[in-house]
Formats: sequence, structure tokens, C-alpha cells
Amino acid sequence: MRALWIGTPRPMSSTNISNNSGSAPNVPEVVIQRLPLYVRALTQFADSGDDVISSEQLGQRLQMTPAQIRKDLSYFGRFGKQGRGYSVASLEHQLRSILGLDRAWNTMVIGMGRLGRAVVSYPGFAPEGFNIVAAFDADDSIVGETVSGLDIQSISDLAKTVKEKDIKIGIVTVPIERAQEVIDTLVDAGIKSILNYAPLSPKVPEGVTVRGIDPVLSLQSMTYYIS
Amino acid sequence: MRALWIGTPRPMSSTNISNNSGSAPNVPEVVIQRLPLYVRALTQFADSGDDVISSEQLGQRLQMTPAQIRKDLSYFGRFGKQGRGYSVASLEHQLRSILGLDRAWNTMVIGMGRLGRAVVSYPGFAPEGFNIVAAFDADDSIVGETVSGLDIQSISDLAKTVKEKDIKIGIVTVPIERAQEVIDTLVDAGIKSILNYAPLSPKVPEGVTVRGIDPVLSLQSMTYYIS
DNA sequence: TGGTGTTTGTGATACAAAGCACACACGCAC
DNA sequence: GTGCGTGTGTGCTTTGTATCACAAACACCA
Repeated sequence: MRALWIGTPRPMSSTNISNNSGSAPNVPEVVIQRLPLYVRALTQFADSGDDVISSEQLGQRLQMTPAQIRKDLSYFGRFGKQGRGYSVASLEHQLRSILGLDRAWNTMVIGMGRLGRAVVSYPGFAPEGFNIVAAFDADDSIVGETVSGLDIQSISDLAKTVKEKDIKIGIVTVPIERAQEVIDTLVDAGIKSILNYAPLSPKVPEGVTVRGIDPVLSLQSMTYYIS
Repeated sequence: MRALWIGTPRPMSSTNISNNSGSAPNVPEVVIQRLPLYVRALTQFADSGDDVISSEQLGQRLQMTPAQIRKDLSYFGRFGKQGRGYSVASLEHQLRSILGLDRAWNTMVIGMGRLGRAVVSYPGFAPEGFNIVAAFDADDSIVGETVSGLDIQSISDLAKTVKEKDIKIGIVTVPIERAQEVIDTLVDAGIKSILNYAPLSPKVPEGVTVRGIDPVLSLQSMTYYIS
């Protein structure tokens, strides 16, 4: 979930994982999803001048139990010191490295309607290292227009551009009718990570990760508790 | 998380639940989050003219196992017929009723910056029964402006407007610095359902449900698999 | 340097969710 | 009405996740 279209939770995101070779095998998906929360909290603590933090303090900030945080971290190594806690700077750095956030990622947006334009001009991605370097649309009549400094390209150029610009992540903001088709195109172009704003659960092969952003779904599940 | 910006995540959405009295006790949160998916799929099947559907077909569409769907539904009753499947129209209607989607909900948006304006003019909420009937901002210099036909009001009017317009859901699009404070204001005004676009895990009392929408979190967890 | 208080890392345990597999219900055809 | 095919509903099993609780490690201080 989601500048609009966002999700779950979870839960509306279908995720298939290729076992990546590196250091930590078989880390549960949920744990991976929590790591960015830790990074974010650590950044905040660093900004407030804290040098050292305990799992207790982190847990309080993130509304979760200290034990869960320690367990999660233990999948990847031993980062703390007994009796003291964790070095804020060091833990943040290590988690960023684990997540691959110690580098920038080139991304693209497919679908230049209202939503796609909002995503392209959303100022929250670049500071986190996600650079939107290409924009696509299926409608030839708007191909060539410029949005936030990006030329809108035809989807037929997608595979070529992905290679040229080393794009690793696709953000899908097309209408639902075209979404599966566009996602297939991304997969064919070798994209392994897709952020999907369309309200469907797309079919993707093993090894491709999709996360959905869907505020309507979130609203629809909340009404249960107030009905 | 889940969503937070969006999910869910899940998982990045802190959720506290008051046990609502009605028919089905103790239904797991995850199950509730899946019900809207079923509703959505059923609507699609109905649009394609299907009268009857099996859990097998639903599962294929939603990329999940038929058994899980049947289990989920069994929390609320027996909706299918052996040897036949589920009546599309009837099941959709019943699920909508369970979720409280058989009525409209008045909502408000707090924070009329770039994101808030995008949310207010997003055309996807109203067709699903979520009507945005009020807009607020803390900045007095924009109070009184009109956005998509809504007057921007001062947050000091919030509690009064919530009562007058019978608003049940708050959508928070303020900057992170103000988010906790604004959420506290919503809670004080009696709001029990909050859709939070600010990148934090807010503290709310038992009985208040928060879902986060956060595309950056989603991106940050996907990079793990391509690093 | 030894003692005290703190906080980690983790096996063991408890809890929760997902999946299996089959009895049973129903539709349909003859 | 009988028999066959299909698909539900669900108890049981398996898998997965969260929590507990404690030994070991370290900081700090006298």
C-alpha cells in the first residue's frame, strides 16, 4: 500500500522468492519485510543523536516486542553487545547492506495516467535511493510528452531501455485491464521486483517479487471492525 | 504494512482490534484482510457473467489454495453447495455484508499537501463506497482553499465536523513530524479506523485500527531479493 | 579486579496459520 | 430413484512465527 494505490500486507502482495545464495539462508519473508522498519527507526534515532540503542527502545518505537527484534536480527549475525545494546550507526549500516540499500536503484513507472504522474513526481523515492529513470505508456498519443523531466516512452521500447539504463525495479500504475499484460512484459524484460498499484493479484513466475499497494483493500478490511 | 504509505503489510501496519460482538468470534486478522480480495474477485466473475464459482477457480484467480479460501469462509458460515460451488452473487453479497461494505462510509483526509490532494482527487474511493466529505490542514494559510470541491478546514474544527458529518474513517497524509499528533487528534475525536500514509508506526489505543500505506517500505524489502 | 546491573543471542516452548484429505452433500443423468 | 461425479466443510497434521526465559557477555564503578 501506497500513494495510491498502495497493501499488507501485506497480504495482497503475492511474493515468490528465489533462494539467494549469500550469507543468510532461508530467512522468513516477514522478517525481511520488517528490516526496513528497523532501518527507518535507526535513522531517526541517529538523527536525534543517539549512539547506542537497546532492543527495548527500538521495540517501543516500533510497537513490537524486543524479543522479536533480536530474533529477527539474529538471522543475519550478531550485531549487539551484551549489557549495552546496538551501535545505531553500525546496525543501520549493516541492515542497509543486507537489504541492498547501500546503493541506488534505477526504477521505471509504467502507466502515465493520473496515478502514474503522481508517482513519478512523488518526492519520497529519490532520497531513499530509488531513482525513476524512465516512464512508459501504452497510449501512443501521449508518448513523447514530458512528465517531471522524463520523456514518456512506448512500452515497445521497454526491454531495450531496461538494458540501457540498468533498470531493476518496475512500478506498475496502469489500469487493471492492462496490468497482467504489462507485468508479463516486465517479467519478459528480466525485471525481478515489481511494485504494483493495480488492484489485482498478478501471476508471476517463481523468482519474481511483487508487492501491492492498495488503499481501498485496506479500507475495506478496516470497516469490518466498525460495522 | 504493510501499505504506508501502505501492508502489509503487511506487516508495517500496527493493528489493534476490539472484539466486535456480532456473529463470528475471534476471526484472525489475516482472514479479515483477505475477505476484500474475495469480494473483488467475485465482482469480476459476476461481471464476466459467471453465476457459480468453485474455490478452485477463485484460488486460481487469486493465486492461493482452494483450501485456504474454504477455511476462511467457514469462519462466517456455510455459503457453498457441495458438488456445485458458490453462488457468485450471493457470496459477494454476504461477504460485503460481513465487511460492512453494503453501505457507504464517510471519510476525511488530514493534510492537504501534494499527497493529500492526490488522495482527495483519487477517483477510486467513491465507487467503493468511501466518500471523502472533509479535508483538513494545520497550515492556516491554506485553510479556506478548495480542493476537488472540498473546503480545507482547520484541524481545530475536526472533532465538530466528525460529529456533524458522521465521519468514521480518517486518512492521514501529513508529514511524519505531525503524524502522531494528528492521529492522537483523530483518536480523541472518536475515530476507530485510520489509513496512514505517513512513514511511522503510530501508537494508538486498543480498539483503534491503523493500516499503513508505504511504497518505500515495499521497495526496500524487495531489494533484498535482488542484491 | 571483582561485583553488580544490564542487555544480548538463542534454545525451548507456545501459539497461529496453512494445507491435507476425506466424509458428506448435492446435481445430474438415465 | 439409483449411481456417479464434483466440490464443499472441516478435523487433523504440518509448517511457520512469536514469545519466553535464561546463560553468557560486557560496561561500569568502587
